Amino acid sequence: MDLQLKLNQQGLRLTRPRRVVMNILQSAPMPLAPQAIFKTAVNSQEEISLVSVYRTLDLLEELSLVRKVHGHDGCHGYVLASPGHHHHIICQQCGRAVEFTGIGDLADVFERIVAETGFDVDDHLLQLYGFCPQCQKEKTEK
Amino acid sequence: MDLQLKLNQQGLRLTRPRRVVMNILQSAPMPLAPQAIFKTAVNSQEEISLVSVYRTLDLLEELSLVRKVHGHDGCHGYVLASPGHHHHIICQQCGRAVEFTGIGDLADVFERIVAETGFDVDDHLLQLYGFCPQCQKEKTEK
DNA sequence: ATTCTTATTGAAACATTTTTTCAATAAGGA
DNA sequence: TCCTTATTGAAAAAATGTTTCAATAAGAAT
Ligand SMILES: [Mn+2]
Ligand SMILES: [Mn+2]
Ligand SMILES: [Zn+2]
Ligand SMILES: [Zn+2]
Repeated sequence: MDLQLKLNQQGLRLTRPRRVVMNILQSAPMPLAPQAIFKTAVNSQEEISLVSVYRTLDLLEELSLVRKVHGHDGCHGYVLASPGHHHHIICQQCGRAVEFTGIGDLADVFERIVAETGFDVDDHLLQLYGFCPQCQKEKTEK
Repeated sequence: MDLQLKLNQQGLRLTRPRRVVMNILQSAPMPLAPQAIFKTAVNSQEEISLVSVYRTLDLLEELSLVRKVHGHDGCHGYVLASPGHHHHIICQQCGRAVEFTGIGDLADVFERIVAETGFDVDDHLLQLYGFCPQCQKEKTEK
């Protein structure tokens, strides 16, 4: 659906900062932290304030248009998220993040955990870490 | 193994700050952020500086004695970790974190992802979110 | 017990990240 | 074009994390 529409339907407005953040995330293959998004904007002469980056990210996350990705270390960045439930596999070399979906297989696993812990499972976070095809190639070339 | 021994074997020393942090984590059922650990220490008259909390957490993580846990929101805390590979299931109500292990089942899933993405998978992060038995009970009682 | 080496601490200054406030602005329905 | 109000940005404040370095204390050696 159109972003403009999606926002307007909820009484929200499509503003320059929101467009800027969306554009930056769209052309970024890797998760970007708020600060990184801000610097990218400044570098490309896009007017935006850091405060707006934070606010916009909160909003876009609320709308499920972006998703938070946890680095191996703990700091997190944001990536564009296609609709629906999915996970990310992240390159430890270049940072590239690729979506993957469709793990019905996990349902069984969750069943077992529920049985074992008595928890009522609601949601989950699954991220894989490794090396993307390009970075693998570069490694062997050395 | 004994903490004292484990440290000394590597030329490291068992100090008061390290004992304090370990004790706090041992009696905490939920992940604690550095600041929370610091405040807990201060509240119980334990002398320690915030800097030492950070340094100690880095060290304990290095030694695989504690583990970083990602909150649903993005901020992370630390929990005591038993040796070996495992994951956490976290209560969205009270924060309690419980370990679980033994997901050989995931191996198949990973195989598929590797095939699909061309990534070389190295490591992964899996956390479940839900409600612990106690918090479920409290919910139905209302 | 005492001494000695040096790993470790804590205070302080610094750096970075995030949040709050509020008057000025501009998005978009009327 | 006008009007309402959602949204912005500047600025200040708050919160979080890091660096530095002289003083301290852990623990091995004597
Ligand atoms: Mn999933
Ligand atoms: Mn695992
Ligand atoms: Zn890569
Ligand atoms: Zn709970």
